[in-house]
Amino acid sequence: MLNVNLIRENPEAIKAGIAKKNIDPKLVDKFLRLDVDWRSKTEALGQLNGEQNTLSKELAKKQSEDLLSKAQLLKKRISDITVEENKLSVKRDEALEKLPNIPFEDVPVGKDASQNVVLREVGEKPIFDFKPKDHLALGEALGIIDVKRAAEVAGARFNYLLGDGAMLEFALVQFAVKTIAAHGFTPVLPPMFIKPQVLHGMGRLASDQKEERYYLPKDEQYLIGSAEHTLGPLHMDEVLSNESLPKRYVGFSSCFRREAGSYGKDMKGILRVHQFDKVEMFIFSLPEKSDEEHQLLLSIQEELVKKLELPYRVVQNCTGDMGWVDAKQFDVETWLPGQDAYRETHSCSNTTDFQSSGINAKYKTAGGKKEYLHLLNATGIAIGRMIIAILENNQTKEGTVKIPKVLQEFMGKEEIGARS
RNA sequence: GGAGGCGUGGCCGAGUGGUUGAAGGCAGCAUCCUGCUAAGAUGUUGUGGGAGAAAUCCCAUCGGAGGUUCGAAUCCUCCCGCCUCCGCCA
Repeated sequence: MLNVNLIRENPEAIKAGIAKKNIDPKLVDKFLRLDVDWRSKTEALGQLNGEQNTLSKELAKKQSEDLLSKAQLLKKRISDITVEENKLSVKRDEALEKLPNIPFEDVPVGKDASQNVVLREVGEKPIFDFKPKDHLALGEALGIIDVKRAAEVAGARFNYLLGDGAMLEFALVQFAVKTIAAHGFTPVLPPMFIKPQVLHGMGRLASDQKEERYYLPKDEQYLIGSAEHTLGPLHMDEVLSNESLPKRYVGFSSCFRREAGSYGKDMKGILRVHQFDKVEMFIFSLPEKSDEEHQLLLSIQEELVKKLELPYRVVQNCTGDMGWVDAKQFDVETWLPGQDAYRETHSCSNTTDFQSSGINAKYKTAGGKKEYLHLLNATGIAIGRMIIAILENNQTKEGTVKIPKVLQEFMGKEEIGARS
């Protein structure tokens, strides 16, 4: 959630911030109006409660018909105002939920992804002396990806990984977790179910994100869309000691996404699916260090892709293409020859105090005050997309696929599909 | 899925309707005292919100949400979490 005090103190800055994210700044005024109304009710309630407390204390000393009837009347008034206060409180919360995190000053302003800023391109795009195949053609030919049977079993946008396809996933997970853990990240296997209240606190049910989540009504639980969703709440309602910061975690989980609104988009292969596995980095940081930690996350992402010997580029997302909870975001886009394009394989976000306020994760300042931490999340390896990149970039004329050197020790071979 | 128990401040732990925001202990902080990596005495110490320049005052808060009552940590309902036993299960 956005910091309410900040909105009250400097509404113009908030308006300017959300406008950059293509959100109507009038929503700020709407919130402030409700906030004023709500506060007046809260204050009135406080006063009436005080009167009631006084009356109760007198009644405790001696019973009196007069006082009793007075207290009963007061009780009725309090319950009436409480009803009003509750209604306003709900409306106020709804209004607050319509406000996304505001971007940092240094984030490039833009409408949509077309205005993202390319920071650098790294690595050589492969040049083929034959017509390269896309990952699905390769995967099917090698017998390591099967989307047809998956569709019959589970529906569209699911896949089987078989044989070396499955082995490739295990190799990528081990490589990624090992590499990331070396930077001081604690490996975590988090829950893949989450309570609505907690997911809400992470800001992941706000706006149209709700449509993206799988919900299990019988159990009143959501399936996570990323390990991020349950890594953040690892320190819910906690005040972390400064010596323990930054806390860095590397999680592994399946991710479940409805892909609502993307019907017909990226239908081929396994680029956009309802279920995939991902290694995810997550950091709890002091506010003044979060920019530094953000750069660390980005550098680790680049380290991973470089070690996999894949061509990629780094883009800084413009304000209009940033996530709801993000104050600053980078994407790593890996070159996919099958699409003849760079496609997003990694995302790297500083959410400042937007999520930490929702899950109440704090630290103590030098002055002893408790303040919200900054939370950061970043893709380690999105397995499916990285498999696509490896297949398409490393394919040979013979239809085999060379395994990146760093994965060979985990695969026990150098090539997929080679005749032995 | 069935049966039962429990959930109080940083920790331990009293408290079954009325000056209880909460005894007592530990820990923390401050002062005093004592010459020997320690002990003692006294005071002080939760969180959130609101008013105020401040001292201070008011409200809320005893897992969470409701309910009963003039009044609830204490009674009732639902939920969450932990523990024990049975069943099932990787």
